Amino acid sequence: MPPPLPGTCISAGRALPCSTGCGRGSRRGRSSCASRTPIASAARRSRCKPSSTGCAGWGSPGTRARKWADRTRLTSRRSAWRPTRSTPRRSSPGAVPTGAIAPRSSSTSCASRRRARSDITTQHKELQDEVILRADGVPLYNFGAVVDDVEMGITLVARGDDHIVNTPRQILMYQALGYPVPTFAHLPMILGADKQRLSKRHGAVSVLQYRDDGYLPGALVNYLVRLGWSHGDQEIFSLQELIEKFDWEHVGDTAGVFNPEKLLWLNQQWIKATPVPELARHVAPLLAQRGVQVDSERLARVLPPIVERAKTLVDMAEQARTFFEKGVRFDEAAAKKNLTPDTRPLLVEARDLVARRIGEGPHALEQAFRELATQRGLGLGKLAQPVRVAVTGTTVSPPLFETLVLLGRDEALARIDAALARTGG
RNA sequence: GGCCCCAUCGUCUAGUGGCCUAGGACGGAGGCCUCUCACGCCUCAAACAUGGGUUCGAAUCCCGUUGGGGUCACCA
Repeated sequence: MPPPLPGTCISAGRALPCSTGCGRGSRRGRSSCASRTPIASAARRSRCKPSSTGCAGWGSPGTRARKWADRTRLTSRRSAWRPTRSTPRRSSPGAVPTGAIAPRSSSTSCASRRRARSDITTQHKELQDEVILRADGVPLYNFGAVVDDVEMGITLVARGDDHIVNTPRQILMYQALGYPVPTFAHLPMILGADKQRLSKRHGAVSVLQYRDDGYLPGALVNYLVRLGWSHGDQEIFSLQELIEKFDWEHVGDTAGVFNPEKLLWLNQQWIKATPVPELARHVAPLLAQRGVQVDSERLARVLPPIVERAKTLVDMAEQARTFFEKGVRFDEAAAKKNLTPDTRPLLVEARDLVARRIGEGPHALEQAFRELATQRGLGLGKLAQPVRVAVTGTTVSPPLFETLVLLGRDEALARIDAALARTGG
């Protein structure tokens, strides 16, 4: 075994200088003294990162943990270790025995999730001495986390399954420091499509990416919560419902694979259930990003027919922009098929109809188109499709007559004229 | 490898001993609706890893096996 690096550590067993073996090989024995921490309520673990904002007044976790180490005399003695050229000059404490904080012969239990009642017991002989400060005085994660949480008065620590092994170490630190041990709960992890765990170090995407991709915040939360928790057959939850209904009793045991398709579907459901003015607030910035400035009132009128055929806010922005722009870019294939000498007479008649009847609203316009189609012995589709291409440039759009009305008389006629110019007649 | 966690349709899951010839949702296939595309509606395919126990009865409880995952840092 390589000689342990100098640093400050606490012994998981009896008091032993960690520079001489980190407590390995000392007595072991049977058991008891398991502390149990039943899971009580729902809350997500939150932690301020040193670099993050919003921690004003707390100081950095690093600084605080270091102070604590001093205050609790965890760094009080010097060992035989001496700095070498390769170690930073500031590093001074060296290895220090800290006194036994838990007999090696016992075990520590923490509650996992699982019906809120299964405990995981760790034999202390499985634990290594815990280094809490690096040789240069920088506190390490498990110690920093405990100090941080004590200072913030955290009572429930809920995190991924991958933290299970950290839990007994942290419980021991709370006990050594004389602070009440919070409730610990562990949630199943989230796996990527490759079934590998999703983490900030593998495969994860910034949540902001989902915003940019047009997902409603509530939809993302809804999806993520359902991944690992369930409430009967219900799939769609408002944030309020989530708060009211979430319970540890129904948190699952198995890691879940992140399924983008289902997120997409859920986002669509959320879009359909979100009031138009609110959707407009989300879509406006996306349109602005595309160089389209809109007024919210008009946007709110344009959105309803789009809601039904959008899975994301980005879809909505893309579909909405045509209502704010002059003219249209024709999809060549669509134009080639629908704007032909054959359809020209139809388009001319349709133009006339639009010019005369558009002020009567979509229903009257549709009625007029149906009558015209019947007179020509055609189905409505034969007449509507060329007009759709003329007015939107594509074969896919919201209902034609609503589209025409939303466009307004001038713009609709201008687009039909532009299309007519392409029919080669 | 040690320790720990986990195991129902492709995926998310319901299921807490009889209500299960296993239910819902996403995705897939087919159909209806229809001015296009969607939405919506209907139908279909699709799962209890495996071997033992316990029990009148097991997807559910116990043990083993197999498989997957986590963790074994002066990273977080």
